[in-house]
Amino acid sequence: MAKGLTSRATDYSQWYNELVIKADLAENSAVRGCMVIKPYGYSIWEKMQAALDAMFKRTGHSNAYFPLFIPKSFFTKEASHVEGFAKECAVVTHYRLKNDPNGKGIIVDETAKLEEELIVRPTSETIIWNTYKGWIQSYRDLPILVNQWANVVRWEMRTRLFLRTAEFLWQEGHTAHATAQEAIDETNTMLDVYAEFAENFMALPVIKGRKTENERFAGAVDTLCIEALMQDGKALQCGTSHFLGQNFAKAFDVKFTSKDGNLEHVWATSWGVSTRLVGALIMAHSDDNGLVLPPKLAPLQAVIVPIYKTDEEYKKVGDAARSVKSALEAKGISVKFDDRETHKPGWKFAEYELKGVPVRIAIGPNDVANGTVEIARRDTLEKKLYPAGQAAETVASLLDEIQQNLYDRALKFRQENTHQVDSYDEFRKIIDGKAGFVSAHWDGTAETEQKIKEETKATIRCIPFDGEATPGLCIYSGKPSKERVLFAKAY
RNA sequence: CGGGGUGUGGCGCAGUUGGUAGCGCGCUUGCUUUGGGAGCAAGAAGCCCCCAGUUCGAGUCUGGGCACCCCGACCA
Repeated sequence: MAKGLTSRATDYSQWYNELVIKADLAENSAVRGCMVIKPYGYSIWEKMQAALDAMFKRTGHSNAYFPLFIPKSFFTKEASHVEGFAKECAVVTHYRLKNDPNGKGIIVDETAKLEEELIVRPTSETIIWNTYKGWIQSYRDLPILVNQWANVVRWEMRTRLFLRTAEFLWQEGHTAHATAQEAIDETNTMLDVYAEFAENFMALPVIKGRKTENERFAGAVDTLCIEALMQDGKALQCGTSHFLGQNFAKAFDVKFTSKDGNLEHVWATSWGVSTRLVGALIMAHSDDNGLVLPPKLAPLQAVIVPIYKTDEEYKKVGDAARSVKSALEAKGISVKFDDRETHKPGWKFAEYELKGVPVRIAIGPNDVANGTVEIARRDTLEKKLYPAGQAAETVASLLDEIQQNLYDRALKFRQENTHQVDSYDEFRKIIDGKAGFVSAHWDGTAETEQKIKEETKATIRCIPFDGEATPGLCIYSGKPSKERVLFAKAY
């Protein structure tokens, strides 16, 4: 176990909190609820951004940028949207400071009060639809397929690094379409993009599904999501894609003239993922030794640690290390030769394990003599000797293997922790125990969902797309149900 | 916003009946080390969260603030 890291079994939540700090991903800032994302953590986010951004572009989207501030009045235009966000908005009321006449530092200049307060965006639907009104007149102006990489602020009661911070980074796609079907297709396409990203890059199996009315995004007609299971048996929503219908077009009066000359409201979608994904990545794969990162998102895929006593040994070991390094780089592997003399090999081993570097290569005098290198993989902690000449191919295939293994491991875990139940007793037994996903029949009412939440803390994560559509009886009310839904305790 | 907890070198903590602050890690320097978080030696580093009060004297007692953390409610 890594030095001073609480084990997952002892206290999962504490393990997570400590790991984020110890692995140097982020730290709490001087501002309540807001984190500083440190370089190592930010480079994971950059990897995520790069992969997602390429996928957005491939599906026809372009990036743009809208203001951080939104006039307060914009929020009143879509009723359920206001209701959803009103309680967690930061509000700007003044635009100037002045010296305190009593000499006690600096105070807000009351004469510089804004005519209309500005809301720090909790999400950008309103400012964007206000803008789109000017962009759209004809069906020829559609579709608009825009994404924005931005920060948003939601004044959360309680925060946790990456999982829930008052300010967070995300991307939000906002599209406008001529027909409902086209918008619905877009909603589905982007959900698929998210699922593909989670599975291929994060090595995180996800369940695609639809939110119930209770859990739906404020202002959406339909909310689709991907849900993943963390190692403690709790679910984490990893991305959402909303079909907004004509709600925002109506609220902001965005109409277009169709091919046949009719004036119609535009159809909309919005979709987003946030820095919360970094939290998901940590919780899904990491262990009591520290982070375990999937090779496709690891800032550093391999590290070479030299071992030597004398200068003469260092020269030979260093030459061998540099030649392995260039062989790896030739294969497009990101690799660092850590020749710092300020830390010993054992220290480096532990450090890179804590930071989740997928592959570690150790080269010492024995290796130089035998023409070998020692290659260790982070996911299984297995170490083996390989001929130095094969280092590059070995690492390349090992990275693929690790990526796959992490996915397989997470999938196996999810399968073992997904239970189908037909009674409320069984349901409670699982939810109160190791938790996980529970597939059960539900009568489709918000009241039942609410009651179950109050009694067990479990919520309906989604109505899965690939669930069995066989009818049954609601585990709570005994009323008829047309399909099973997925329950879990959630983050 | 309710309940609980904590504020002491950079970090983690100890500090007894009130007497002027200590331990571990880290840091600096030197020597020995280097295949799983090295050893020894010598150093540097403190507004004991803030403000009042009690007292000859407060890290310690009293009152009032503030901040952060954890558990709920709220939420991506």
